[in-house]
Amino acid sequence: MRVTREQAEENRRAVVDAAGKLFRERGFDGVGLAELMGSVGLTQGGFYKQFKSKDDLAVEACDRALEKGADAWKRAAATAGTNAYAALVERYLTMRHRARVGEGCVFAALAGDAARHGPELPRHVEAGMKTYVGILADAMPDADPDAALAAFSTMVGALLLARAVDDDAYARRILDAAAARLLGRTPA
Amino acid sequence: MRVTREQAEENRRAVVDAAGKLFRERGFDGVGLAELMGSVGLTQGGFYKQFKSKDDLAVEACDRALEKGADAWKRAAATAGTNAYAALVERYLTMRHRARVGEGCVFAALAGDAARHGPELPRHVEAGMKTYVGILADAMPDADPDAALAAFSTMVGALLLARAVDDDAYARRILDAAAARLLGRTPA
DNA sequence: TGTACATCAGTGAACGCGCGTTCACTGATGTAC
DNA sequence: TGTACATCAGTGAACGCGCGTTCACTGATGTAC
Repeated sequence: MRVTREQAEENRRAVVDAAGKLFRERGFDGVGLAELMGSVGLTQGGFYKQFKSKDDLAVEACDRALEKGADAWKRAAATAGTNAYAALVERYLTMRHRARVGEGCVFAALAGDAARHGPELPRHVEAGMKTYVGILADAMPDADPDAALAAFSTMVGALLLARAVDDDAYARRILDAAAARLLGRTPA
Repeated sequence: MRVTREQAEENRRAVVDAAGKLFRERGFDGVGLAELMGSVGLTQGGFYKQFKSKDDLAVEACDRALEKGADAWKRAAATAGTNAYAALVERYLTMRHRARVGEGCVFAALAGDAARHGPELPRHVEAGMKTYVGILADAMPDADPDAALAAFSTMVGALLLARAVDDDAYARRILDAAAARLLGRTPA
């Protein structure tokens, strides 16, 4: 049942993308290889023809998700022009982002898991984080890197906490309070 | 091998405390019941004489850890007097807190896990969070609840990110940037 | 271009392992008299 | 207070299960001539 090189590459990409989504939604330990491979129409045995181990995939899936997220940030910033900072903050601190864990911020979804794994994943997370903070700093009025670092912490913390509470109204309050603080506005 | 009621209660408390520490360090899925019970000198079979299930213990361990943490915050705030806000922020955003996951903030350690479990855990996390944010609001100059919410998001996010990166120097920068922002200071 | 053969992506069953949970049993504690 | 018995916290082996990983096999693809 050999497939073409192009098909094999596409399959591999599909697995990495599915892993990025499922790992964010349920954590590394919350997704089995059989389910993961099944979600892209393959069987679990084939996994090791493409990846060295599940940990290996975790790193690659994180990298890919970080890259895609960074591209989206860059696009959003470019589109918003001089309002880039507000656009990034407002886009991030929404109930929609809270609900879409699998397609959302890698840091809010996987930073906790990453901290518990070996040093490799944190190295990749760190590299990704510098990219995000750089984009945010460029979008900020005074472009202060440390201010961007603090703002990013606020965004990630607010999203993490909004997802960890049960009440939607309280979750919204967390997101709004963070946005108000970051944008210097009084929440409605 | 029956033990006294007092001994049984003490054993139960020891299990809950050990779970609070181990769950924070390695996540709910990262700790087995055999290891957990063994860490307090018992065998795994006895677990179900005290708890309905592992999920049940997760809730109880979170509650206990949240309670203990809130007490520590109250004490720290009371001791610091008029500098309570700065004391809480500075105490939280340290490399020591980054290293001591098992004894540290429940939100930074377990919010991600909590969000993935059923609705019960998030309800308890939410209640705990309101306590923490209340303490923080009381300690703040203007005592604005939403400002406290945003400040708390910054603290939790910064600690989470500091733990998810590999480089100690960068971790320190994250913590310092957050502290500078929250306390209106320029970092060193 | 056509043929013969090597390659290898994917299959599906199997592996050992550790997990959460159950259970028959133990024996000191707690209780009834 | 002393004795007889019920209780039940804790033991340790066992349960089924799903996990990550391995492997013999398949058969279409890729390659050599």
